[in-house]
Amino acid sequence: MAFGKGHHLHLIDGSAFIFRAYHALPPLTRKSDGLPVGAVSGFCNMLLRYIEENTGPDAPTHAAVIFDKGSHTFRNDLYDKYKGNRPEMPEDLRPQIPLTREATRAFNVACEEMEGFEADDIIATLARQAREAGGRVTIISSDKDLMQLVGGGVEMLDAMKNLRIDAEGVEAKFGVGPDRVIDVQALAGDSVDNVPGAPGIGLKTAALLINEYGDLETLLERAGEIKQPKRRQTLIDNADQIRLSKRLVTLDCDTPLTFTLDDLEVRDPDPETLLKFLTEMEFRTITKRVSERMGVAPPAVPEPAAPETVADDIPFDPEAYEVVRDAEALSVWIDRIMERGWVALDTETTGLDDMRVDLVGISLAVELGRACYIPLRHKAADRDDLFGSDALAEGQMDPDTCIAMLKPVFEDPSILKIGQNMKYDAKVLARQGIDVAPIDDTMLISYAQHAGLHGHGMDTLSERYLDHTPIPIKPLLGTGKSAITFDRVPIEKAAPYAAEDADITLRLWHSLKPNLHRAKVTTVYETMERPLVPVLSAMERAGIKVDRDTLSRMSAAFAQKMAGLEAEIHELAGESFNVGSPKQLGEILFDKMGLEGGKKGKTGAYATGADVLEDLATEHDLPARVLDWRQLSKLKSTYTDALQDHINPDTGRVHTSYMIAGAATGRLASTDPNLQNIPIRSEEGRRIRQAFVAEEGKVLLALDYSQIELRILAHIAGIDALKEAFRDGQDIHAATASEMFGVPLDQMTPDVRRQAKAINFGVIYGISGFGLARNLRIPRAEAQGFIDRYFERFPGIKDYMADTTAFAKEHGFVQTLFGRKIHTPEISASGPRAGFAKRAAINAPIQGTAADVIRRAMIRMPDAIADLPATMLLQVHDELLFEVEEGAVDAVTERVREIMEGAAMPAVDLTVPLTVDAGSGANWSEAH
DNA sequence: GTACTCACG
DNA sequence: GACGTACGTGAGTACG
Repeated sequence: MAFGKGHHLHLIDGSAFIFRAYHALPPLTRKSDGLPVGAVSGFCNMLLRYIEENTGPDAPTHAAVIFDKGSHTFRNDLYDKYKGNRPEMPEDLRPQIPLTREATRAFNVACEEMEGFEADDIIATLARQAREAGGRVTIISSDKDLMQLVGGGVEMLDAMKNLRIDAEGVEAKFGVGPDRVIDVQALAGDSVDNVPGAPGIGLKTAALLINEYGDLETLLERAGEIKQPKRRQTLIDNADQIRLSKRLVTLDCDTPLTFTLDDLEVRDPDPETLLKFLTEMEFRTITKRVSERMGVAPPAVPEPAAPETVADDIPFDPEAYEVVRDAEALSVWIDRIMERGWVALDTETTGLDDMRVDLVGISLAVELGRACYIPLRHKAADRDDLFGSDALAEGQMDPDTCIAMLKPVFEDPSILKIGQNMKYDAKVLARQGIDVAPIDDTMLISYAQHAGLHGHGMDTLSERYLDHTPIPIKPLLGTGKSAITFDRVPIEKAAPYAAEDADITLRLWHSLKPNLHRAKVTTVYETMERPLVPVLSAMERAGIKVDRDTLSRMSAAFAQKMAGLEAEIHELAGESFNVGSPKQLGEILFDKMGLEGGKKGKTGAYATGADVLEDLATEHDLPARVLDWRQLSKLKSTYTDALQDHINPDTGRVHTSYMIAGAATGRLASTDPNLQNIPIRSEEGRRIRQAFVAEEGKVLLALDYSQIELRILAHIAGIDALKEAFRDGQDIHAATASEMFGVPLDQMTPDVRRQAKAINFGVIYGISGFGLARNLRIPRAEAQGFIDRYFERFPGIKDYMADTTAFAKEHGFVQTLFGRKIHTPEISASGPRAGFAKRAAINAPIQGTAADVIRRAMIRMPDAIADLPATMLLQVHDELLFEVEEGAVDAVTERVREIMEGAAMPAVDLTVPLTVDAGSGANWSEAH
């Protein structure tokens, strides 16, 4: 039967439901995967309550939930600022929007939306159609914009206040009847939707005027008759704007609909469909309510064994930790993991070098406060032998059995493995043949939210977010020479420590993971932190071949040269002293020899840095010799000697470790050894790179971004001159010099170019006259002159600096183009610290965006080169180093370049091209 | 453990 | 008007 007399249509404003649900509820997440579902849950509750309350004689015959779709409507064409000041949708709400549509359908309620139309217009059209057909309409919403529709059988219902609004109710709110509501709205405007209206006229005055003159057109025609001069003038001056406002607030009753009223007939929900949806959402309470109502047995929603309380309600209790000593006990834990879908894990090892250590034990946690430790290779306590026995302690699980049992769990794609600094555990487990995935990492979850605020180690996070000091490891291992490895710690002492680490990790995950959405860094974490773990793990495990002979020959040569220099220096000084002691050197230079320019630092010692010695070197031989000696000393101790100690005896290669959460800007940091600071600037040091070699039949291939930070600056600050120079492939420093000093490119001198280069770099660092002057060794006033001229020629730079520091002051952080946040807590400090913080804030978005770009490239790289005989070995901030089979260099270069140059896309479309230079050779020196 | 120096981007 | 300043890192050495 077609919709008509006696029928009753309910129209529910879906968006209003969603926002109410979102703001009314605390941020709930789905237990199994952390998906935010608070708004969906509230939405379902509201829908359920609506259905429960609308039974009986007055029940609707037809009903629909109407949603907005698309952000651009005809109103934006009329007025581009319409709804222009509306804040962005919260990041944790966005993924819930499609789920509310699903929920509506699951309840078997018609769910309608149309691209490019606001829900209000669809509601208006349906209300008109229903009224014309002779039926009744109830609009479930409290949105005042819909009040113009009331009357003639149309009412509104504020579901929250359970308040029916008829024509009288509208008059109470607007001071006029429903037919004049749009006139009043046109005059009063609306700050929420950014409808301008008449300045200075609010709801009260608008109603007064409309009541006096009858309607808006009459009022505007007779505006000259208004007594109050200011009001009169406003109406005359803003007549066009008021008419525009009226068109904006008038709902469109003629939206072309793709469905009819008859499609909206009320249907009973299908218990199976509805309960399936609710179960999937893991809404226990609603599921129960619905099953009771429908007289169906409630389906089993995976019930977490842990009570649904927050982490800090559960005390830390070592008694609740279990030692797993056999397969039977472990299988109980595995069942728990499979049931729950996640596990926090931690590995205990004999040391800190994940490429060399032995696995001693594994701890697991599935519920807050409960954890276990599985000892595998603890050594027996020893009775006779002072040096300890090599026999294994009693009561441990057979390592092979344990690994065999855990492997399917740790590799199960449906089970989430949670760790603190998972790269370490993943590497240790990889050496046991386990490829851990998928993972979450509490260190990285913290880093994505709080870079720049504090460290992200377990102790820091536990103190900060759990208010708990973890059991320290020092008392177990001892210190100094008498320190023991973890396998020598008795199991009874090791277990509480180890199990607690897994427990803490799980608690941290509970506390921190849901906040990713709130901090709007979910995408940062998901696309630039978490996926980097397996990539870096593979690079670190690959390592790079370092030729020991080359290094030791260089060490010997350096030692010989240093001995010669040392003798010369002592001769010049007239006495023997420790050249490596800045304190002794300072006393020799400034006290004994009486040289000028001795400046004492805060500790009262003379400064003897390279800059000081360079100044002195123009007049004296001794400081010049010391500079030479220092360079050799540095190269020998830090590189040619130390690097040899890092060659892994098993692989013959050097395996650095990358800290993902070390640098606040998003850069990686390389440690043990640091392979990001291998010399290149000096000829002497550069030769150290000859020791980094490719395997037989392979070559090293280096690709680096050209001027990436300057390009990003040109994009962010919108410097057209720089952008053009980059697009034309010009020498950017020469182009800058030309622009600044008016020197044509063909007459450019190296010195002018050098100065421009220094300024370009200075700008990236938050330039100061003092810093530039020192760098260029020119008077400070001259340096300041350069900077002034630079700002004059590229005014966008100054704006960028001012905007960035203002943003940092307001928000306490700055952001990269990809959304990475870098906190700047010192930005409002006073004194010199404020200067530091300001320059760091200026630099961070640039350095951080560049770091994001190469991270994105690295994450895509394994898939991109999977079919090529190439391995990614190292990252040095703007460079990637590969080991490639000789014949494949060109193919790999082409593929890698494509990935690197396109790494910003599709998230960010830079207005400056990124270009990559490539080189290859038998060693790292040749590859450059 | 801290300060200084110096290697890199 | 004085003060102190380039941004981001890690490692080795001296010294208290």
